[in-house]
Amino acid sequence: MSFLKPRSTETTRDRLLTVAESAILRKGLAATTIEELIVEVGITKGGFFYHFSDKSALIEAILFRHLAAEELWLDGLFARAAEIGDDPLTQFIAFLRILRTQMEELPDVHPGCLIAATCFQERLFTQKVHDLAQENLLNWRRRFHERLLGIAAQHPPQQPVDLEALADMLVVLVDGGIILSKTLRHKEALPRQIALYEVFVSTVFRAAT
Amino acid sequence: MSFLKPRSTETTRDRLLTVAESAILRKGLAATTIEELIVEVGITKGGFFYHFSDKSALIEAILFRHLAAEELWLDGLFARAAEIGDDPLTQFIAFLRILRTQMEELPDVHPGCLIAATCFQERLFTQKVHDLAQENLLNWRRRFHERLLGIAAQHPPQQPVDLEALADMLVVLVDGGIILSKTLRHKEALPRQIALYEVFVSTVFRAAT
DNA sequence: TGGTACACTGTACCGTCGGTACAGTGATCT
DNA sequence: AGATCACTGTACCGACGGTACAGTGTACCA
Repeated sequence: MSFLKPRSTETTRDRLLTVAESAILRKGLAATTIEELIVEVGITKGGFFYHFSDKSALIEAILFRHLAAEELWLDGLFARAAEIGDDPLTQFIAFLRILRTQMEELPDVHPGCLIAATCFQERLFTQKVHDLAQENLLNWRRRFHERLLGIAAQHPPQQPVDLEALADMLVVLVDGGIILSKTLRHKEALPRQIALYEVFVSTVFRAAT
Repeated sequence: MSFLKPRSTETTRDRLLTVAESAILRKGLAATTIEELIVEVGITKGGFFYHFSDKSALIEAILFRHLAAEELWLDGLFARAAEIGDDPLTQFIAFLRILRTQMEELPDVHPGCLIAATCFQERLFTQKVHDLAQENLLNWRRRFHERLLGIAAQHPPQQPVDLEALADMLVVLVDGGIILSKTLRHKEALPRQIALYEVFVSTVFRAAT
């Protein structure tokens, strides 16, 4: 049961996950070989397959760990936004501003999105991987949708807008923005899309002055 | 110079491109083997490498042909939208409606986007492929940006909005929407994002009533 | 002190796939 | 008649994912 109580020092398994995650984001899955991972971590091939039955199991574990970390990160952003005030719209806009600032402060183009990467490599992954990706997107949808419903209760929308689609729109803009950023090699592309989303959400819920 | 004047019948090269494009969109590049392509087209391995020096050259050719076709398709949509009226905003909204309708009428989830797929497989492709992808996105940006500038000249924006970012937003929503659609296996996700873009563009340029 | 489980090492091997090399061949064009 | 095109067919190579399995040092436990 050692996997339930990992050592205080980072385990070999965790180091594998870390090294693999950054390599896959940087170069893609197919271009990331098991050989290079074990060299970097300093183990042998046998050691790798002791931890993961195959490459798919590695992806599963990376995705699983990533989703948990992302959850905590989102919680943190919302907590910081909650300090701004009580109004749900103000909080949500503050959240978007923090999110945008974080994207702006990235040293380079956003490294990429595991979800998006898996979605264009269908047959390379197990069903489990696709299920994790789907669960992740539904989680974002649910969280943002709830918040938008809370906002709408206090600020009736100026236009008839599908709030579930509006919730999806943020994750869509982030994923699409990453593609744009990476392809154009222009890191501002992503935060600019988040800025537009701020404007859109504001105009939907803010009464015209 | 035979590649400049292809036969009236579809050449083997074209059939390879067609078969490969659909396979890559369906399963991803890494999961698409040269072996299965030549079996489907009915040639031998030697025949494949007669046409393409390697897998990267195949991708380049697919992308090149795809971009030309997409250009024509976009022109067609704009031409149909131009029949609606003279006002640039009306035309643009009409264009978006046609685009959304086409996405709604797809028999299944959108098959995917070659640009997005290449962007998450950096090291697998030549610089040429990435350049083609970049050129494609810049082309969309330019075309939409021009139109938005034309709209803004007649309909001063209600909010201060970066029109270049707003131009990017459409392609971002389409790419992101494809990811969402594919991952959730829900074909409505993509047209719903285009519908939101229609609302956003309308509210930006349409004077509040 | 002995035993046991864990986390590997080391070696050997297999199948698939991308890619190379190159000689030959039938059809078509000039 | 000769040349070029669009392949075929065969043989081969290296990289990579993956298998199999015996051995080994270390930590913990009774």
